[in-house]
Amino acid sequence: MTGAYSVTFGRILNRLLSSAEWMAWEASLARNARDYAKGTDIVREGERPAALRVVLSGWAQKYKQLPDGRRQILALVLPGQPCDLDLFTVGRTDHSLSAVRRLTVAEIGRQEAGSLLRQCPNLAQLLCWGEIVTAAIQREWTINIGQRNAIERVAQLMCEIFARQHGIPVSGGGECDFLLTQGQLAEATGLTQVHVNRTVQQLRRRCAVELRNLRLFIPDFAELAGIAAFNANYLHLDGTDRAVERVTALFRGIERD
Amino acid sequence: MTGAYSVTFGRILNRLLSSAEWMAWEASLARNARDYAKGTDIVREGERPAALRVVLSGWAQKYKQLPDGRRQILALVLPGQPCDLDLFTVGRTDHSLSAVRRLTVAEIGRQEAGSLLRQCPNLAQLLCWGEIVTAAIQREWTINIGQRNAIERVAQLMCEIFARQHGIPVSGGGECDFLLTQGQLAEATGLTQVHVNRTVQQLRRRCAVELRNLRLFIPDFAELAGIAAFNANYLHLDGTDRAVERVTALFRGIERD
DNA sequence: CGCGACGTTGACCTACCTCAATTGGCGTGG
DNA sequence: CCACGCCAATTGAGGTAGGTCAACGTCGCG
Repeated sequence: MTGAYSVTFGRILNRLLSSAEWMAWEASLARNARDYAKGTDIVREGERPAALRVVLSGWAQKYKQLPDGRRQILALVLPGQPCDLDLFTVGRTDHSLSAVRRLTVAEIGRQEAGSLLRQCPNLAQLLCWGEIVTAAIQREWTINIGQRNAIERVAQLMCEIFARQHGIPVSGGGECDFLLTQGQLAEATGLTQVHVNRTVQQLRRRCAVELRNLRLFIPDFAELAGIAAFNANYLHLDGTDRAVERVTALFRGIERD
Repeated sequence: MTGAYSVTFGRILNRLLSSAEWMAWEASLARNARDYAKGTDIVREGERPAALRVVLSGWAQKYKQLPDGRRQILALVLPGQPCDLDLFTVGRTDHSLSAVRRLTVAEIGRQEAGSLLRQCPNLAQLLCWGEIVTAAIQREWTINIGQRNAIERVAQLMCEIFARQHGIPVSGGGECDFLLTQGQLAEATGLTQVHVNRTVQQLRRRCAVELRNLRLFIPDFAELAGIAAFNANYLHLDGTDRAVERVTALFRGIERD
């Protein structure tokens, strides 16, 4: 369950941690795995952070709610990704976290997280790197919701999810997991469930995507990317190699390049 | 010019850096000050980060643009705040940065930034803390644009700007700087300039705000906060005291509390 | 077989957009 | 001191993308 990260962050860790570090990390995740049913809250806004959480399988969603119930999905956490660094930063969490569908998460308590960080000297840097990329994604979601129309928004989100799972731009077509219902897709894009439905049909009619069995099929990625005006820069899919040394420079004051 | 931070981040640094550290920081800022005219680009999407930038006076705006020109303001950088940590994280910047109005920024090159970080052992942690709060603000902007209607959006943004300048919730009324034109306000909220105009008028008629001479007057903050359903949690205005030790725990693996 | 979760459809509505002037304040040059 | 030009705010009229409400269809599962 914890071994099969097909997703970027897990791969980065695998590549950039030493073998001993990787094993300690994996062991810690496995030891602390916990399941959540679809829609269950894992963290609620205002709570004190209690664990370092990493998604093992399934998707988690960060969301916020207005007092009257309007809800916005803010981010998706895919397998292999840490949910946040709240344990090491804030006094109280400013958003909620729940399960998109059946979900397995590792919940590493403060003690164990501390010893894990001591065992893996590069881990903290990689976690920071992950937060930086997450922030970049949040910016893209902001312009997505603020400026794009319905079809562009949905197309953009699909491109992102595809790219995050594959880790690199793909030529031609491909497929990937897609665990959101149309209702959740609506909450993520600031649209209505009804309108998302019509928009997805439109994308289907244009043969840009096909959605079936929790899988997203993209016959021609360039076509979909064109609809969305998708630009993968913000995912920083390259540059991960130098992530550790860059963040290290921040904390050690080393000059480079 | 660099001495008068009325804004949170500058105050935090002042409080949490030692006196010698603070002086080194201030000196570095003063030495690298640079002016920009209204609307000028400081950084363009896709460039390689070349400096650690800190706003000294005026406001900077992060923005992104779609190929056809639609533009979204993603964030505002107020005096005393660092613009980003791109110098220590990414290979290429994923958004642009420009001057809201006449602006003074310190631009600290890699060499000097490195030596500054070595002189101020807590600086890196504080910069990280700033990034975390910035990310939280980005999340709030996402739900603001995704779920709130026009009057709520504008009210929310005004509440945020007020709170960020005052650092603490205020009872009763107050005033603060407000350097955005209605057009920029529109780009920040995902609305139209015309509609922002009508919305601001509505707020004025309800005696919730008054905008004059680049100042925002709020007769009763609770009133405005009520319109926006504003909740200042996401600004993490408390918890700054423990910011350094928290982030330190991440990088040293120390367990606490 | 019946229930619950999702997806789909239709009819109608409205918040916000678009386009196109017009107004007002202010700095600058004559 | 006035005239001009620029920039931001304002106004009006008309249009539309997307929302709302209320069914209905479909599929999987207990």
